[in-house]
Amino acid sequence: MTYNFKAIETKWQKKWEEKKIFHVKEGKKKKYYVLEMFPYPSSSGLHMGHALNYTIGDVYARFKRMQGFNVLYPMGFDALGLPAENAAIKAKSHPKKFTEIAIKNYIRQMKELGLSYDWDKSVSTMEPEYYKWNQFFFLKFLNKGLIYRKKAPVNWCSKCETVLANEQVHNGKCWRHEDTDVETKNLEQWFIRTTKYADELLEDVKTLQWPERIKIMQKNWIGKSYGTEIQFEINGKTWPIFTTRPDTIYGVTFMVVSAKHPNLMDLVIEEQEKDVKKFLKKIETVSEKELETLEKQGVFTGSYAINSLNNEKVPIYVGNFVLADYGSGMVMAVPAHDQRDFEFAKKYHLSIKEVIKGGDIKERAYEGEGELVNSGKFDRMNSKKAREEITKELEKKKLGKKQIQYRLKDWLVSRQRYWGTPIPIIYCNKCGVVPVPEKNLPVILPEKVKFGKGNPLETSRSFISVKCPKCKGKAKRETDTMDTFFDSSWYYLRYCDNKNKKKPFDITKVRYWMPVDQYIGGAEHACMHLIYARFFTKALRDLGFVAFDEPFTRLFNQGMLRGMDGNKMSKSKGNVINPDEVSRNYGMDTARFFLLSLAAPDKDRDWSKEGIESIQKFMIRVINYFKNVKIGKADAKIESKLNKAIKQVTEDIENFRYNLAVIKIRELFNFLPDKTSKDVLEKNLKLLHPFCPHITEELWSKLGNKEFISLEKWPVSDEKKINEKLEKQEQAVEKLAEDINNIKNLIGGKKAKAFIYVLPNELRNYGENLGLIKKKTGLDIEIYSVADKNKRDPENKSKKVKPERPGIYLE
RNA sequence: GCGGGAGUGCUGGAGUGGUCAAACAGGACAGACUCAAAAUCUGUUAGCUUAGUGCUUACAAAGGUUCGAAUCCUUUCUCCCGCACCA
Repeated sequence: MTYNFKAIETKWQKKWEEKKIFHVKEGKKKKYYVLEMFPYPSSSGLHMGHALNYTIGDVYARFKRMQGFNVLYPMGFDALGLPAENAAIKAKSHPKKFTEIAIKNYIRQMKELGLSYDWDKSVSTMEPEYYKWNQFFFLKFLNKGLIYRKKAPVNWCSKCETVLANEQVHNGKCWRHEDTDVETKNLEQWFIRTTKYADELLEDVKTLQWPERIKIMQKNWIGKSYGTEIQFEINGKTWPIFTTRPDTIYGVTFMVVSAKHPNLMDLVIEEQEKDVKKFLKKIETVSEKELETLEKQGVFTGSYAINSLNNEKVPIYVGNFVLADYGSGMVMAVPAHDQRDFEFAKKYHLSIKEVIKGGDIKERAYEGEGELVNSGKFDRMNSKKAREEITKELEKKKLGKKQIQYRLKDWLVSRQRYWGTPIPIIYCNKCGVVPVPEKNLPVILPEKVKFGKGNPLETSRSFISVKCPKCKGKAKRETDTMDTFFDSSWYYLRYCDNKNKKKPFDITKVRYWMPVDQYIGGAEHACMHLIYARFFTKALRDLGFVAFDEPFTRLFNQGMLRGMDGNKMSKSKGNVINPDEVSRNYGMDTARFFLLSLAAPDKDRDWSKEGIESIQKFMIRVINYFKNVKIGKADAKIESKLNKAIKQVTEDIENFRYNLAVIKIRELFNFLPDKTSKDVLEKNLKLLHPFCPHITEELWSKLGNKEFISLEKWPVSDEKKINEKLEKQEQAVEKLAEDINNIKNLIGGKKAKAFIYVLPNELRNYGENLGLIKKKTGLDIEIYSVADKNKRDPENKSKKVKPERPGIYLE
């Protein structure tokens, strides 16, 4: 017999909504903030992978709620962004309309998943009430010097038709277009000074309870290195370079400047101009693939640099392997002690000068430590010490200083696209760059624009032409919009006070709810959203908006759900599992329980038909059991098992070992007797509830309860009731059944009856479990005490009897 | 290249020093029920072996530590992920 799961689910979803049972307010109770990364609402709706992600959070939220915490568990939408704009253009629709429909669909689907969100706290970034505060923060940052405008070589994706942040370039490709090389353009753009917090971002990583790999990814991304800045004299001017190995300065035999250095041409003398330009053209056409194995190449610029310590004159080359935006875009080359420089020197027959003893530099550079040679007064000094001493010497001569370099770059936030928050800036011919006054916020994104080539905002005249707030003269609005990562950098704060019209959020509300205790989301955000949000928190702290250092105390990365074929779900592969269908066929509780039983929440897993069907059978068994169970007294055995399970399940959920919790819950159900106490039944339901919220509500009410199980207290294990002796006795019985089966199989042939001989003191335990042994062996069982004179024992098996090892005779 | 993680039986996947031939689930096979099937229940699922609780081989491979290792250490191999010429 099957059940109409869908009907049960709809019934309880309605009741939850009507009674607003997941609605929370600030209070005296201890809070707990569970948060999943809010989705970008795509028109294709949710697939089962999302369901997995949100279910992981929902189980946790429900668990914490039952444990008595005041749980904030909100959901919202990262509604602005390029994909919506592109999709809308393709569908000849408007991004706003497009996104609104998608959001509606998302909400419907999320409700059907049984997620216990407080929908009153929802946030959508496309609402002017939200993005107004983006603009507000933009101005605050600008005021504080955290935002600035500069012309710089920036990443440009020709498909997106916009610039990209450094974090959005992966392997030289656009993060959204794996087939599109990112070009470098020199443009004037808005930047956020994330580097100001580089050190704090790096230091505080240590304090976070995050997956180790994410922490390492962030550390690498920030990339702190200690070194020395050294001034070289070139054509009468000084040029700084950064090195981590000042101890090798006497080994400098040439310099290499990045081919993308903005002032490169200052170094190129007339006779070399042709060669250099030819070279630049050549490396421009190099594809990304070739770059991976690319040989180091370069051309002489014609200029020389003077090594400030030994006054040696060394040639300057343009090279394809030097980054323009790290350090100063130029490096001192020490071929004897740097492999890259070594390769370059070999290729162009430049001299190689050993300055550190310890390696053989014929075949490759020696990058280790050792004693200095050929280094003037620093000879015989150890390289580690020489780093200090040479830096001191340079400082004394005002030719250099200690420096820390970060790999992290400032965050480029302007985008030349429509579907984003307008940057609240006005350009006036007379007054220059003028911020929009706070009282004029929000700068509303106009709806009537033409999509096609370039930035659609350029086509809205009413948007562009404004009066200068300062001189009231004719002025022009900024048409760039903000990177949507700006939106997602503080949405978790807005959830705490989402309806505030006067402020982005109330500080006391935020103080109560924040920081997020448990954040859940994908690892792909390690170096994007998770860095930006951390930066934002720190910046807001220094502006007095919040009073903590880190937004997300604990982070959990969920695994991926693959299709039945073991491949990533994708439309083209046709292996996408649709939640609406699953809900109809199996019920959402079944799907939730199934998804979580497959593997630990942080591991990938495959969808399987057999799997979900077997879980459905289990669900039906649970329902049937509750229908038929008789209420009475609970025996010590089930009490023992129950309390052990409570203990384990609680720990398993707490530590995100849902798969193990599921196993223990299933095992416990298998042990439930036909008659037991209401208390045992209720506690069983509570253990199951976070996973299967609808069915447990239904069964809970069938047991005669008027309140919601969703708001009940999580059971606490009574460890006194855990009885190991009973467990042992049970094991002995199982062992006996196993032995009987073993013998049965060995001798073959049909047997109908088993005679069992046990020690007198064990008679009771085995005797009480005769039924079980019968069931497991399929034989009739007769049991005797060895002391029993009337027992039937033709082969005298009772002689073999030992403690916990009864004698067995089959016939 | 660097960094991180992982390799367990037909499959997924527990298990981090003895209680381990290794939970649980799926699959397969067998039995019970049934006219039959499905569902349900029970058993078997490394090999050998005796009317049972025994032995052997096993947790990527090879070594090592230990009275004792899937579990600790070393080396190698394979796979996944991240960064990738950061000076």
